[in-house]
Amino acid sequence: MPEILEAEAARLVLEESALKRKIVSVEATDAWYLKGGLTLRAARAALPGHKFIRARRRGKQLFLDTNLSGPVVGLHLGMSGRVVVDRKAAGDPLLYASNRDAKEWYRFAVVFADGGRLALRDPRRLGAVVFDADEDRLGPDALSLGLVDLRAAVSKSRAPLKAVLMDQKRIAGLGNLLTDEALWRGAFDPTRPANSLDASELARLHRAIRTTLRTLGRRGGSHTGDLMVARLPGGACPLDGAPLRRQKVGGRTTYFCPQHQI
DNA sequence: GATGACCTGTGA
DNA sequence: TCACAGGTCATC
Repeated sequence: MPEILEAEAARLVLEESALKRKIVSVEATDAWYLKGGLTLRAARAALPGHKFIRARRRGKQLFLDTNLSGPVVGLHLGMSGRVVVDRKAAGDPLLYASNRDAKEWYRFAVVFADGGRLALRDPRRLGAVVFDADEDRLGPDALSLGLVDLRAAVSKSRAPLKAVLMDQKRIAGLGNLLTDEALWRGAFDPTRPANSLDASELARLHRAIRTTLRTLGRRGGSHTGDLMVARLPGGACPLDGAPLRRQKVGGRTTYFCPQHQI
């Protein structure tokens, strides 16, 4: 997604405008979008008559709790999804996703008794709606990540540091852009074995992650990092001007500075 | 763990 | 036409 910052923006919109409204119907023209065995029939049997009472998030995964022991509705935005409540879309426009507004991109919607609706718009269809998902498949949330959590996440693997940070069952929420930015700010080579960090490096990485999330959160999203402007073939490090390296790490395109990220 | 698959849109 | 995209999953 939309990484953790966009998911949090979506959660806020849900919290502010999707709670305590009676649900009257469910629209899911795209059966593909329902995952974990969920069917349109089941969703229509389970949701109408209920209200959402809480909007939660763990990493990039959103959860809506319902009253009267209804299901927990899980929403995932995939690579291009956005939450739209009534006419208001959550968060900033996505960089690599179109911000056009085609009818057929609306994959799922919950209609409220007042006539409003909560919808998911997702051109690429990589998002998902799931009921009662196993939330513990995700690691600790990156926005409240403690140093102890970070140590536990990285200390047991010699996989590339970046791959470990992006592994959602170890730490939930860090995606490609945020991870590159945090490693750049903390001056870490993304390909370093995760378990090679000593105590002071772990503390430095922890600070870098926190600073990255706080700063980019204030600026308005995962795409507002300092490294972002140089994220193109031939880009130069905004810190020291060295040519950035572009390389696949953990299966994702990675930009880093071979000069200061060691 | 690395790889390719999933799906669609965009821009070169 | 091709490569690429802020994510995740199955599979080797």
